[in-house]
Amino acid sequence: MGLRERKKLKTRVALIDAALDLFLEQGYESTTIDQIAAAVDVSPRTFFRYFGSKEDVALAPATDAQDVFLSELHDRPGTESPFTALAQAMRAAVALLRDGEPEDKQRFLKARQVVEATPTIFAGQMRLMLANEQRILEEVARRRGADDLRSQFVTATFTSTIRVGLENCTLEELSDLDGMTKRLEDTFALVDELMVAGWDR
Amino acid sequence: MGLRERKKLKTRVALIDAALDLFLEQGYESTTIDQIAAAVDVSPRTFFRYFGSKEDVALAPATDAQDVFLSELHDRPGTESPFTALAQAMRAAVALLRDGEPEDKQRFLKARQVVEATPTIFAGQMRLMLANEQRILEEVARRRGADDLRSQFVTATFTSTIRVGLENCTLEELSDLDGMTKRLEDTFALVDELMVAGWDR
DNA sequence: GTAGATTATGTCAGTCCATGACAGATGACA
DNA sequence: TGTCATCTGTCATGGACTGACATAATCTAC
Repeated sequence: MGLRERKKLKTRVALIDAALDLFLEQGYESTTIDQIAAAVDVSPRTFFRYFGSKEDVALAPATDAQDVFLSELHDRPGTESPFTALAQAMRAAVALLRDGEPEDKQRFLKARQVVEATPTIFAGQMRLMLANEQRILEEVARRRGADDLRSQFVTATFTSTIRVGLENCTLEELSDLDGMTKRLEDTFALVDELMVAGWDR
Repeated sequence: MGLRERKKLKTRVALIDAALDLFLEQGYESTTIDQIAAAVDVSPRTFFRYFGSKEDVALAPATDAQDVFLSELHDRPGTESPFTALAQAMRAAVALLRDGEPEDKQRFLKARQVVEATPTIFAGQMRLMLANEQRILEEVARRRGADDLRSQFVTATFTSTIRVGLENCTLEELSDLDGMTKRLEDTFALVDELMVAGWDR
């Protein structure tokens, strides 16, 4: 990896960190692009060369996490039922974050705080999840061998499950990964309890 | 109702209609507030006294529809199980639109076209649905006598069901209310098939 | 119906997000 | 080292949105 590429990655991370800190400190709305750029010593124009919008920088960690999830999903064995594969991929993605660089974990949790505290960003996260859902649907349809209403329902149920699990973390003010994992498991268990056997086949 | 109030209502509707027509004709992004305001012969500043943002005017019909739905939900008998009440309220809301003023129906369908054609607005609709979900959750919790994870899950499942149903309308290019109703019924039937008996109690 | 209180509207100035164009700086590579 | 590709800063611009204040319309009481 050349110097240029390393510098770019460094700038990107610096922008995210500076932005998240400012958002947490003084709120998302009252933080300007100029402030973020100044904190990293780049021009405001450069900010927009790294992120398409102010919202994007706040959602960058979530976006990266989704990519990890999708990658894990593709690695799941084909024998697993669709929802099992989704749940396992989720567990794997969380585990990767838990055992990874502390800074990455820190950044991810900070980003979650910002998302929770800012309705605009929260809506943006939904937009992300929906865009992702399209790609998840492909995988579910592949495993079920049918791109129909039922595949859509399985996919939507997974999205809902994650959403409900994360919302509960917010309610209980859980900001650590272990707490998040527990809530997710509770919700997965509820799905198991309320769905008929083989519902996702 | 006084003259002042009537005039305000008229301006509001005129702004929505003008905006939707412009959005459909030349796209949401390339339509400016100035154009919308000019079409109704008001100042751009006045536009923002009626709608908080450009997005809001596109989502106004959806917002109104949600209010109708919530009102119907509160009128459902307490004997119905939570999900049944939700589904029935949805049917009632659609019926009201079908049997109501043709202009209202027209406006609603136009707004749906705009929502479907514009990713930004689509995300905004998700934001709306989530805000609404909070109020739906209250009703579900009341009926179940418990504000717990399961109530959240029932609520989230309903939201997902509606979302999947509407997405299918888009895919099949159904833009009439009857087609929409059919898709929704299909999805409700699927829920009935995949959930264990009494799942929403 | 007229005076005075309320409320809606228009005008103006300003902030901020976002983008295109171009020039200068910096790393890549022969 | 020189040339090329790419990154960055500067400048100018457009469009969303907001606050402040003046004007005009409606409402209310007499």
